[in-house]
Amino acid sequence: MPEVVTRFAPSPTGFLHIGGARTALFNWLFARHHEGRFLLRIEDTDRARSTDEAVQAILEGLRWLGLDWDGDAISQFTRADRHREAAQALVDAGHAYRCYASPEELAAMREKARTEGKTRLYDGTWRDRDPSEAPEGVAPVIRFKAPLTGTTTIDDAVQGPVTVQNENLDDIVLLRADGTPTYMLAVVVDDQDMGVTHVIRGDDHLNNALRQVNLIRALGWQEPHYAHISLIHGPDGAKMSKRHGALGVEAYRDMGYLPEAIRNYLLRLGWSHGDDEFISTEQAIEWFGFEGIGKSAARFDFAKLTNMNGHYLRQAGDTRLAVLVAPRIAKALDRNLTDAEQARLLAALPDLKQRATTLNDLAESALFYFSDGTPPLDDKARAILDDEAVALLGRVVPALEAVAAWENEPLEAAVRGFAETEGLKLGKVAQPLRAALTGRAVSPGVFDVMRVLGRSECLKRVGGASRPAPSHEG
RNA sequence: GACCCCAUCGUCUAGCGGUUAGGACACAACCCUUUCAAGGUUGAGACACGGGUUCGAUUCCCGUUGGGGUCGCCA
Repeated sequence: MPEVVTRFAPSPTGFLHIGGARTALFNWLFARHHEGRFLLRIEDTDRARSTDEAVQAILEGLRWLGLDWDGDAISQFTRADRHREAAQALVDAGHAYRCYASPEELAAMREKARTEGKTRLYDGTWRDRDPSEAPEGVAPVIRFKAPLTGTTTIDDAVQGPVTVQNENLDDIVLLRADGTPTYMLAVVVDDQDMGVTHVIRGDDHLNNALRQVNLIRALGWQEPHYAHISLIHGPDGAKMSKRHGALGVEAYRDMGYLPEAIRNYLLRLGWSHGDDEFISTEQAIEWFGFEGIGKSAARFDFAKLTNMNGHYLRQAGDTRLAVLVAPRIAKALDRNLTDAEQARLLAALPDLKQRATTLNDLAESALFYFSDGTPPLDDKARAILDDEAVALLGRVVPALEAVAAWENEPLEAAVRGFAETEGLKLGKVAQPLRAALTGRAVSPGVFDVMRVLGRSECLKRVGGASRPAPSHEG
């Protein structure tokens, strides 16, 4: 079996959107599974719309997702000469011809075809016309002579056999009037030259494949295996394209999603392996194949992605998380963390990551660790700290001061003992403590919070909150 | 409009002729519990419709409906 070669071929007109990311993932997985190569080609033949920023955004997006490509990314634009060469060969062989139809004429043809309910829009005017009839001063385009009768079929690895009547196929433009190659020509030539064996791409190219395959046959080349995967739809069921509010992967990164969570979620969107949900990348490489790809389109569900992200967050190492979360905390605090605070963050992470769903979430939930004294109280914390609770805190201070080793067990023993002497359930003491310590009604376990905060900071916060007036500080 | 593709819980999906139609997210209840998560248990929730084929269709075929995609000298 020859080496498997796949490719991801985005056009650099914007960021790497989520659908493109999934296409890239599938190509990457398929190549890695077969120990083949995964190539990257930038389809920048449309100079007006291609930007270098977009190229960079796409490369960064792929790197962030951990989808490494083999060799250098190829610029399609730089291969224009080779494309022209192929077009010329087609003309020489009688498989293509010059078309001098004006834009107005073409518009009229389309109009006519539409009203007649025809699929073929170009009427073939210049198909067999003698070149001597060419009008003066009009630069022609090169069109491909598509078969007029019969059928064209591709055996798609995902969709199965797809057949179209050739009378529905147009004579596609290969070279524009200015001599630049079109996408249709460029993909075919580049895939051939790059040795691409498997073309895995979005469903929106399924119709193109039927045209491209005839081009390939005319050139005498071997057609690749096709696998057209269904598109990702938005929550509303409509196509999730760039122009319909789809987000770039960097947006997901900024929202605090982990690349492994995105990878896993995207993998499960349209591909399955029995009932498996959480699948490591190693496992995915081992299992991935076309058999597992579903035919129907899938809707993007933020809730499930978020749930998965929470899973991977809990799985993630604290050192790594600290690096990812610290900048987000710094942004919220509008200052950088000190070394001591960095250490505090690291110590708090095991408790924090247990209940976060995104990195932003995590950063937000960590904020109270970095105030001097009790942080501003939110509404629920303020409600907890009524007169009775404040008085209670005043009484608990001595019990805390008496704790010898500032660790979970001694702290818990002290607070439980205090609650018992007060004739209260633990919660009646824990909630006010939490409110005073964190300014919130929700946090990691109070004893974990106390341990991480340290003795003096805890006593400062509890002592401060136990004094009558103050409800704000820090 | 023409052409192409698709169709199982709200969502992602398992199923590859015979199942009490399974799992996950979300939802509800309960358990656990110092709050919130996590975890555990339970519950509600689907084969779009109509014809065939077959002893038997969620599964195979056809049609209908619905959804999506493509119709550029964009990619």
